[in-house]
Amino acid sequence: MAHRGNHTGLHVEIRSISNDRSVQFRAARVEAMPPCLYGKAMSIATTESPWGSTPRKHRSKFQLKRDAVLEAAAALFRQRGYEGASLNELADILNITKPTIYYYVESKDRLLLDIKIQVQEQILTFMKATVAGPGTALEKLRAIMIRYAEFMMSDYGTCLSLIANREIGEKGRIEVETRIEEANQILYRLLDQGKREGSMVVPDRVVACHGLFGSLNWMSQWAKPDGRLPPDKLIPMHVDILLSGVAAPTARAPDKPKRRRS
Amino acid sequence: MAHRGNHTGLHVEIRSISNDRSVQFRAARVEAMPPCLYGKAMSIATTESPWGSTPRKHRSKFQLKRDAVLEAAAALFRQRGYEGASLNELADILNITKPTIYYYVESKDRLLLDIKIQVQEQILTFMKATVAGPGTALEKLRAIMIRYAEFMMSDYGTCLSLIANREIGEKGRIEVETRIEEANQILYRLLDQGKREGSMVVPDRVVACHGLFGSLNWMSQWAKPDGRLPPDKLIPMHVDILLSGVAAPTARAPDKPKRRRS
DNA sequence: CCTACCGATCGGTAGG
DNA sequence: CCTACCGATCGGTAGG
Repeated sequence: MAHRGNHTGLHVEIRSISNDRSVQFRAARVEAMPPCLYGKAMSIATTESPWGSTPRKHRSKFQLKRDAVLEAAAALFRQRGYEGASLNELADILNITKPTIYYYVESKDRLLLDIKIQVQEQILTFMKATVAGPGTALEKLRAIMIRYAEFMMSDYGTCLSLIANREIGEKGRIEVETRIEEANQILYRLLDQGKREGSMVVPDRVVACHGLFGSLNWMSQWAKPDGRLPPDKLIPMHVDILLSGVAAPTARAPDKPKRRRS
Repeated sequence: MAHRGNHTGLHVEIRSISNDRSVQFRAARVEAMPPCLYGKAMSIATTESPWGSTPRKHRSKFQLKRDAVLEAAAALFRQRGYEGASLNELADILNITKPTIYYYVESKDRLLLDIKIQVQEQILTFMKATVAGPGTALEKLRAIMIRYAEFMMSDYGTCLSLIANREIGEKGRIEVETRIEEANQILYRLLDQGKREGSMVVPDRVVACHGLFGSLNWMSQWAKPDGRLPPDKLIPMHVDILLSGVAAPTARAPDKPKRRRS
């Protein structure tokens, strides 16, 4: 059984789809006017096609629309919560009807799951790249936390902490929790390394990991992108408070090990 | 408009009602056999009664049962989430029917709200007493965080962070957020005092406050009372990691102000 | 034989 | 404190 506490997030790049999601689907509706031809092309595209470039273009159109569904869903989940968000409202936002959503996603549960997995994959990629790169363990941890916090202020990232994994189905929960466990292992190794290097003081890596990233998971509850502090000031400040604490150095220096070389 | 992020929790003392909540209501059911009389007595009890000691006994019985409803509801909310918990299931747990719940609470929203407010009041009381007592600001903050974390591992405390305040009604949300704001002001003053004393380093009191207590709010997502570390070991460890950070002292000492006397 | 949908409605269940 | 229900709306799916 994987850990329940998660500290896995994923940044979502600003999509080129435009903020007015309805445009996407209004266009689609017009294109669908000649159903047979349009339909034919799509069919070829979604299966392996021996023909030239046109099918690929159509396939990407499906992907673009699917992405628009995920994006709008993430924003709605953030606003209303998972249970509070209805597929009818999501459909309204997208200027389509509810059954159309089911053309792009298999269920509401899966919709959330797809969002979560996408974010998790992105953060995992960043974590692996960062760990493999240069710097002390502390510097790497800081970079990961900052990136993680950035995710947590996006609609996609919010979905990670918005809904307990228990609320997704059994199969999907495992998919999510496997990635959480993978991320945790990376972070545990990083904390161990920091301890060996002397760049960190870690009494317990599990508690430290959950303590630090738990605070980042909670960020979406209070940090607004348009708040008093802009995200690029708020995030490093928040991360550094977590890394350094608020206790004055003198208050704890005596009983702290300076460094231990391996 | 009050802050959305909250760091307000409340400890719930172990109630004497016993863990087998059904006992409470099985007894009640027998008493209810003559519905009119029982109902009448209850009715008298809940309003101001000019009579002797009997009504008081009834009143306390009503309160005990009401408390049992809140307690079972808190546990169920923790297990299923607010939306995921149905009042029928709650009734089954208590060996009563759904309408009976409405005898003790006015609505599902209000049920959650009553739990939240009760916890908030308890933590606020503790915070005020601690602030008024002896010790440095850092010591006081630590005591508050530990007590707060204890709450966060209880069923009642979990309800504070389980559901966004948006999901309660407008009127109730204000009741909750007013207390959050009150708690925040106490914490801000404590952080300011720590800064003046030199016992703390606080670049921004709002970020520090949310950062520290956000991590405690998240605790209920991963810390289990029966986990690897018992709560009395886990909680101080977690709090100290937040207060002192994980960065080795040498890594940040240079640019840190030692103390500033007022 | 496919796609991209639509209008209408399914069985269940929520809070009250 | 129960039986018997209500208005509404949920996620999901039918045929065309």
